[in-house]
Amino acid sequence: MSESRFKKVRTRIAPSPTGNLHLGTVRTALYNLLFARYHGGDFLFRLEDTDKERSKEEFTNEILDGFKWLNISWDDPSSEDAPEGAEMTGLSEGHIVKQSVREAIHKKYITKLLSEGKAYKCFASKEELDEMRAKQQANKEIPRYDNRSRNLSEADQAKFESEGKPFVVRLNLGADRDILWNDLIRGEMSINTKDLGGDPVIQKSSGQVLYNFAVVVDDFAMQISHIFRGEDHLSNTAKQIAIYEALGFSVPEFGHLPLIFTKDKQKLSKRKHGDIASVDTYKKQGYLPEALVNYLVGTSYNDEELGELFSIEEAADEFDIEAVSKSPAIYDIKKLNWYNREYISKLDYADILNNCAEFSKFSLKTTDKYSQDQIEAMLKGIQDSLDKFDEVDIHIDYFFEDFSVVEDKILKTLEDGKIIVEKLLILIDADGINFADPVSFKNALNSVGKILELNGKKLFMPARIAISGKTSGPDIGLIAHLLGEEKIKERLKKIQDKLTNTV
RNA sequence: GCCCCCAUCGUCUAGUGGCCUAGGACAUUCGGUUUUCAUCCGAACAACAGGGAUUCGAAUUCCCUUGGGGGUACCA
Repeated sequence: MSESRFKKVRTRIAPSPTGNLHLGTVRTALYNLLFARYHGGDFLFRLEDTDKERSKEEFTNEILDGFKWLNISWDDPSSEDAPEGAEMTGLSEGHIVKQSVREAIHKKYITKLLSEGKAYKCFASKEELDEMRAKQQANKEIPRYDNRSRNLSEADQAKFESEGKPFVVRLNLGADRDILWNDLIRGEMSINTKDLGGDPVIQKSSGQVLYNFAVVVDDFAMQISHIFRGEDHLSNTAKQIAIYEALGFSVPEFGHLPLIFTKDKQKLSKRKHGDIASVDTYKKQGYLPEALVNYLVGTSYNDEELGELFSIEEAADEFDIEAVSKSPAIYDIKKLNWYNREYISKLDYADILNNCAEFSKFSLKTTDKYSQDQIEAMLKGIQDSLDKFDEVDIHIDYFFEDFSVVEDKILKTLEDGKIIVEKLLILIDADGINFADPVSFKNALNSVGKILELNGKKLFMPARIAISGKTSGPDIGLIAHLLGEEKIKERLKKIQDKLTNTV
């Protein structure tokens, strides 16, 4: 990396509490975190809550909860070697910088730019600007602010001010020029100021400063050295560099990450794609945070040493921001599910129990239907077939509830195996099966198979369906062992009755 | 419209001029294990968008075309 004007690597994530925690935000946070950790620097958190209309406390909480769940934490932003003018206020509990608390500081810099002539007041009304744009479009020109107030006469300015006419503050971009930066992910970048849509507003008529301005002032105060964000910020970066320069601040390094798309090749967004963009959805469905993190990082970052499965810590040891892909990643829930299954299969039993209990309606930890040893055998039996924990009950419901077979296909299998059910019942009545032994039922089934000259699927599938109602599950001996003699007998009889009545 | 970005299997990607008849993972299909299913294991399928240029040699460099995306606010 090039020699930095910053004493320490500092990155940040700066979400705004105007919606749920978005997968893209998490991925951006992750790359910033990884970069900071790799370079032994800090990773900070700032809440961009200046839009009072749209910011909501519930979103703040959801975002914070989400990061906590994902095990993503940030460092203390206070610093002893802050440059002059880098006032650091807006700190709240948990090392969070709240942008809204920093209004006075933002204003101070507006005043500074105004007094230095690097920014100016624009009194043009909304109607006036709409008219201007309409005219431009009619003339087939590119609609943009024409910098009409850049050189307002002192007399006019004084007049408007005395009238109390509302105004916005705009940054004077000066003569057209290329704004250049060396993007850490994309290489040399160049955007001309003439394509920025005219001198940008930095303070609204309400007195509120705008995003692009607040970001620069706050990133300076937080001494952010590297900014990694989505490529949808590309033109913001050009504006922000102009603001950095006007303010006389050192410009940080930038890197623009590819976006996450859905199959329709559109930016993954809550509006278009609903809940799949929200972290909370995954939490509620029983995904493991480690799996989600691994998937998200892996979408645009690969490393041969790391392989497919890695933790944040492992990735931080190797992380190379320049290896991040430039092209968008298409969101693939099947791959996420694979990651989740991998992580689930590696879990200790205590974690399996906790997660299953959280998502199951069968009170797994307190049930009196089964001992905890039996619950353990049951859950270990299905551990490898879970994609996510909210599926737990469809794998274990037959241990707790009776079922009725209605599907034609399954019914057919059962009819073909009617004789097996009968023989099994006879064996049970003759005390030929020891249910305390997990292999006894299986052995009995085998002996039935020998008598009937049946084996494989023809033998096992009807038996499996008759006692569990399902075509898949753990070892059939284990199922019978857990269910016990009474229940097995009851279910076999019920099936037998049903088959007798329908045939 | 204008500006900017991107372009290898269906998907995520490896690949920075010869090691590429392009490697891995997910998905899919087919086998094997499991006397069943799931799991697991093995295999197969499958891509350098198109056209020029540079070069002894191009997936890799350059240009054009095409396609896709992002931005273009007194939102963040």
